[in-house]
Amino acid sequence: MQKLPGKTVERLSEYRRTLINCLSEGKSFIYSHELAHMHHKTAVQVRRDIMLMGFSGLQRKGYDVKEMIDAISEILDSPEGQNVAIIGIGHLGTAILHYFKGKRAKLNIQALFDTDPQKIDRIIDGIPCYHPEKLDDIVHKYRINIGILTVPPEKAKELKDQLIQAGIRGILNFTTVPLKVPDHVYLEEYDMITSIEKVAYFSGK
Amino acid sequence: MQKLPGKTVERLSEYRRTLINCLSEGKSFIYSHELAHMHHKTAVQVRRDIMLMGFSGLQRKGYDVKEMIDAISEILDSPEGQNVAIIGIGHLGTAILHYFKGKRAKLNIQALFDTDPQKIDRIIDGIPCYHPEKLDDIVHKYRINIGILTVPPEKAKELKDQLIQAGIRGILNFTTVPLKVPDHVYLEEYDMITSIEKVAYFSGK
DNA sequence: TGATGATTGTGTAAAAATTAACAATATACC
DNA sequence: GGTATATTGTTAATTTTTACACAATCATCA
Ligand SMILES: NC(=O)c1ccc[n+]([C@@H]2O[C@H](COP(=O)([O-])OP(=O)(O)OC[C@H]3O[C@@H](n4cnc5c(N)ncnc54)[C@H](O)[C@@H]3O)[C@@H](O)[C@H]2O)c1
Ligand SMILES: NC(=O)c1ccc[n+]([C@@H]2O[C@H](COP(=O)([O-])OP(=O)(O)OC[C@H]3O[C@@H](n4cnc5c(N)ncnc54)[C@H](O)[C@@H]3O)[C@@H](O)[C@H]2O)c1
Repeated sequence: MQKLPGKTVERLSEYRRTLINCLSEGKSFIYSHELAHMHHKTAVQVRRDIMLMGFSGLQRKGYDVKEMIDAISEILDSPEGQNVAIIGIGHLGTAILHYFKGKRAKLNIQALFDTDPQKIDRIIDGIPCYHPEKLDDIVHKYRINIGILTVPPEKAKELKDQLIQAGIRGILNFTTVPLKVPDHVYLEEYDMITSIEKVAYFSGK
Repeated sequence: MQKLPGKTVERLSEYRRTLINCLSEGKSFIYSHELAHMHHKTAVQVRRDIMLMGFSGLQRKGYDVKEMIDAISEILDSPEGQNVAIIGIGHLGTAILHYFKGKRAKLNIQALFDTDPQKIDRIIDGIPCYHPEKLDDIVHKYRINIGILTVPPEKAKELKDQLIQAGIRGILNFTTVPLKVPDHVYLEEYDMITSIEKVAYFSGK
């Protein structure tokens, strides 16, 4: 299928997150306006997203929560799953590892990398940690195609290059430095300072 | 001045981040296309953002880096500064604290809150940590107007309510649950899983 | 069983964001 | 000093995103 707009993909991910909660609370149907309300969106927005992904609901009953989760998963999850590595297991890397572990069946954190001797060749939170010199080997061995970068900023470029060299397909960059990647690699960057400054700007009078 | 579009604010924050680096590397002028390239944006986009904030450069010389940093700061920083609290000093809260400390002169982390007896009434990374029952007091005492929420998801709503009760103006929510806030409070939410799923989606074939 | 009303699905309109196009202009070079 | 050229600033066009409007549909209940 044709790729969906990035914005829609983001929202589908968010919807799924709440839908999973709904399901665990025993809610089996949901209206577009309910879901919209939970996400500060409009009902039309939600329905349009659902339409774009080719799913449909029942008039007057809303959307079957379980089915919709499956439909979103059909879109977001690749059937054979994807393998992920975290590079840099400091404060942030640990937070991500801890948070992520076991949350998404189709996204498996397979390896961690760090230069700290305390961490190398240890199992952290159930996942093995290696020295970055083994990056190429491990990426191939475990068919890792996504890398999460949480190393110190001055190391970011170097590790990014290693990841791409090893054949990675997507990078999520949390370091402070914007990176350049070739066209065939997908890059997403996030910086908390931007979020905080945005909050500061809009919450100021 | 009229508020700028959120997207522009985000980009200005990002530009400033790189401009500060440029300055420290001794670069005193920068062209729109250089800045654009560093941020995966177009030169027009950069120039438009600059125009929107009412700054201007020199033809054939580009933008004075120092002046532009000041111009962005004029927009993003409130002159008297803003005070920030982090609620929940676990893995993520610590990562943020550590990362943020001293990075922005006009955004001061004034207080931390946690229920862990190991942390209460200790100084962590230079900032005092309190029990959340003191939230109202401390928020008033230090004129805190921004809260960063990194508590366990099931505590998020409760702490959000306390923050708003105490008169906070903006919230940055990192917990997994979307929150509802009244109109006079600005809310920004971020979830890494969405970012990772987006990377996974667009890096899949 | 038929009317009622709430909800979905979607064509169309509106708004927002981005990009193209280009005049204005300052610098460098001859 | 004049000319060529690279760059800014900005209007207009385009694209993308969101919202409106409403027909189609189907549970519910009289
Ligand atoms: N984007 C954000 O929102 C955000 C928030 C916090 C931190 N950060 C950034 O994330 C990065 C990590 O932050 P942190 O607080 O976890 O820092 P940290 O110092 O706690 O962690 C960095 C880790 O990387 C490891 N490391 C160093 N060199 C390495 C190498 N060559 N290969 C592999 N691992 C290496 C270190 O041993 C350490 O464990 C920094 O760049 C920081 O600026 C970003
Ligand atoms: N949005 C993201 O990208 C992202 C990433 C990682 C984690 N998270 C979320 O962030 C939150 C924190 O994650 P973490 O890994 O740091 O978890 P954590 O368990 O390490 O930290 C939570 C902290 O909150 C404290 N706490 C518990 N109850 C509290 C209360 N009532 N008041 C104040 N503090 C309280 C705990 O003592 C602990 O220190 C979780 O909700 C997690 O799901 C979000």
